[in-house]
Amino acid sequence: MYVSPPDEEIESKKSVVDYKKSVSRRGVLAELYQSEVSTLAQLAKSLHSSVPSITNIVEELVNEKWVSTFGTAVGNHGRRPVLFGLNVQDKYVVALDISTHDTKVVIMNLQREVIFRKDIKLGLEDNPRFAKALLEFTRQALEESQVEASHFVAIGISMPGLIQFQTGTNMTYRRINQEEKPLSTLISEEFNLPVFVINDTKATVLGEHRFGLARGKKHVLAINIDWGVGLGIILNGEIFQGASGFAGELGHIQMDPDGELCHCGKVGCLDTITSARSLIRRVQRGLNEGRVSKLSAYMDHIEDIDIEMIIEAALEGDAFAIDILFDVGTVLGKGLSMAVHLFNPEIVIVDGIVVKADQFITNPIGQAINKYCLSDFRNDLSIEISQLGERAKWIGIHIYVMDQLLATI
Amino acid sequence: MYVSPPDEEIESKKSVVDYKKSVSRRGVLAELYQSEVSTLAQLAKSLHSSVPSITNIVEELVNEKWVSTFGTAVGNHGRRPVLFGLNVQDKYVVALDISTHDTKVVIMNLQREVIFRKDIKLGLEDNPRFAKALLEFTRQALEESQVEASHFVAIGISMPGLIQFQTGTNMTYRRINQEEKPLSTLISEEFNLPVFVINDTKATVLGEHRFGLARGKKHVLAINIDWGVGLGIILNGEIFQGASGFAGELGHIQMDPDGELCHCGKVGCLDTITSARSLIRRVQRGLNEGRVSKLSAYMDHIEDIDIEMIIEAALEGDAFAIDILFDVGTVLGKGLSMAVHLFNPEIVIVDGIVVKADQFITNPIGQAINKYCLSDFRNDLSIEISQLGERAKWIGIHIYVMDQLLATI
DNA sequence: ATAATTTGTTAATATTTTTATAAAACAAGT
DNA sequence: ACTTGTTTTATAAAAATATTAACAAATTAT
Repeated sequence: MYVSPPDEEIESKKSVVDYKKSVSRRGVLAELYQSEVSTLAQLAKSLHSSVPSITNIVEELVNEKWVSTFGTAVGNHGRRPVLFGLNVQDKYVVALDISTHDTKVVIMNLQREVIFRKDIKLGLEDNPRFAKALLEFTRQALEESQVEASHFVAIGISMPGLIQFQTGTNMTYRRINQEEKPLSTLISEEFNLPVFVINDTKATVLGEHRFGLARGKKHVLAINIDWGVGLGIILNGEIFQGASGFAGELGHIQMDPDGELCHCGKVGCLDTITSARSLIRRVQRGLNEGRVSKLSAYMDHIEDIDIEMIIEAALEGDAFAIDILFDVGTVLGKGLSMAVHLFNPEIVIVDGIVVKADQFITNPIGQAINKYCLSDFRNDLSIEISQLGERAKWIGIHIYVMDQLLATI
Repeated sequence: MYVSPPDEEIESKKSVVDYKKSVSRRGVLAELYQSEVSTLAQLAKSLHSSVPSITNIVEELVNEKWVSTFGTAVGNHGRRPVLFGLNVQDKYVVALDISTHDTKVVIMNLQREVIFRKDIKLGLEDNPRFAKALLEFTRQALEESQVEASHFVAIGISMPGLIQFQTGTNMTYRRINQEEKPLSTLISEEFNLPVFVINDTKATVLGEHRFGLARGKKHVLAINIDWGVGLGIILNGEIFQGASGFAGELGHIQMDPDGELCHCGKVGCLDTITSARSLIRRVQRGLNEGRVSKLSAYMDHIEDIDIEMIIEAALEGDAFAIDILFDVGTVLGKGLSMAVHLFNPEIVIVDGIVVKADQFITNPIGQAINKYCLSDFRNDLSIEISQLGERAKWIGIHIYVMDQLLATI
């Protein structure tokens, strides 16, 4: 099993020179990961060092096969600088994108390009069988990918739930852990690779911030509307986890004191109104009550109605579906405006299945924000729909994995 | 008028050596401000430098009169180290603590000890006269203090409202600015001192974090219950401002869709239920409706009832007052649990006038948090009543001023 | 009193930055 | 088309700075 080094002890024993060098090395690697390629001069500037020092460090990293040259830049004016970037040869990250209705195994190279993908019919369930099944499916997928086992550098897992970021254990789905071993340990031991677990919405906001619409912004919220509602938070340019890793739990704040009982045991949670599951339930109820709608066509197999059908109906102009989406958007917008008042972000990104509904969901959200937010908060705020889509999450997993990995070098 | 240097330009022109030196100097000063006194060895360790380097820097700062020696430490084992600290001689910070019902001029030395204090009957009002009056009162107070004008190093102002932290302008009280000059510029020009403005609740949480109950904690919320409700936020050990400085605006999230109209124009804001003003209004209404209470004694001059009387009645066991406080605490706790879900803090500190009500306000808050928060959030969370009291805010102003000031050295 | 421990300072060593210079690329004018 | 001047990068040598190691001074424990 892979054991991460007890860096605290090591750090404190290091000499001052070693410490500074280690900081510089990490800085170079982080910069190269973010900017794809860079010149010695650029690196020197952003790391506040001289060019000869950076030349030294980069040379060392080239010798250690972490960095390699990527030709020369063109166009400028003077002599063309040599470009350096992370050595992407034979290094792959495995992302396990777990949701409550399916799981995707995605293999990416160091440039975050997807080189293999397999969707498996395995939804997250709170029982020990899940971990076994996941392990088996993952093994199969990796074999199928034909990538040599030694070329994998780490496994990143994203899933819904409250994930304690220090240990990587999911507190919402406690029973997926086997024999007192958290899921991450189990997988780490099986594949002999470092494993990092991150909440799905946090992964999404990471992707959007570093390589999506929120690039360069300091304070970002990403709301993920899927089988549940989650909020990913970037503050001061970094992912915000909170004390235990639970920050951004928007789904279980009370929106309706007289609302439904939530699976969490509380009443009227945002989740009970806006999650895909309750959306479907509301449509079913409406149809049973005789609402006129295109969706009435599914009356004889009403339990098969899914979120895509509802969105499709709305896009085709179905009033009932549009109403339902409007209601959901309004409540979401109200919840979001609480977060806007507390975080004062520059940009809010809407993500998840419902983005397919486009304006039918963004309009009511925008309207609700106008209604419930003070104008000072709205003035500097833009609300955008994700352009990266599901890739945002995978890229986010990749970023999280690499951030952790490069921090140990 | 004092003009702050355009540091961005300077920084970029600086050589690498100068930049690094400047970082070290600021590090030493910040460390000395926080820890009162420190040894060369301690400074070297926390700044990741060698002792001779730190000796150099400290020597320089001593020559420039920023730092001075504070005798030697005692007790340890070997040779006694020389203690260094900020040179506190003849350096005073003026804090203007502005609230909606009065204003306090507080003069502190660099060790944050109050050496002069004057309360003036000037409540924050949204009109240009306020700035004039504040200026006049401040001038009087500073004269009265007998401190030599040249010994003031900066003025810090705390007040309620949405304060744009980049410019120091208060967006909630826009009319206090004179002739297109923000209040801070006005005061800066009058006294020829740098002026820094911070929201009152943010000042409070700064004080609590660096020198109060939240010392050493990473993620802290401080809720200030006064003439309005505000939330001060420390994240990753630093004050969190948000994109424009408005973060933590808890008072204007909607708690009751059928509630009262708020002065902000929206309906059912937390403020309309929990602020001292509405608390008093509810007591008056109750008395008029004939509720039995010790407060009935004030029936003939009902408009003079203030928050202290209500709290006193509760402490004496008056059921009506206790009920009112319980209701308020419950709503506050509910609002607070939203913030807890979003920020996942380690500690929540309760501050403001109502802390005098002690358990009559903390009990319902705690109960509401139990009711509305998921257990995972509550487990690592402690809720405490401020011990610094009003001093937290002044200390917070001092910290804010010194942080800004030392950053320019 | 002696050993052990920690600090402060000096000198030697190591590292980094700066300066200087050569090399490479481009633009423009003859 | 070719030379000249400008701009930028890369590297080597010189200068500056920081770290380490060594040792003396100061203090406490035994």
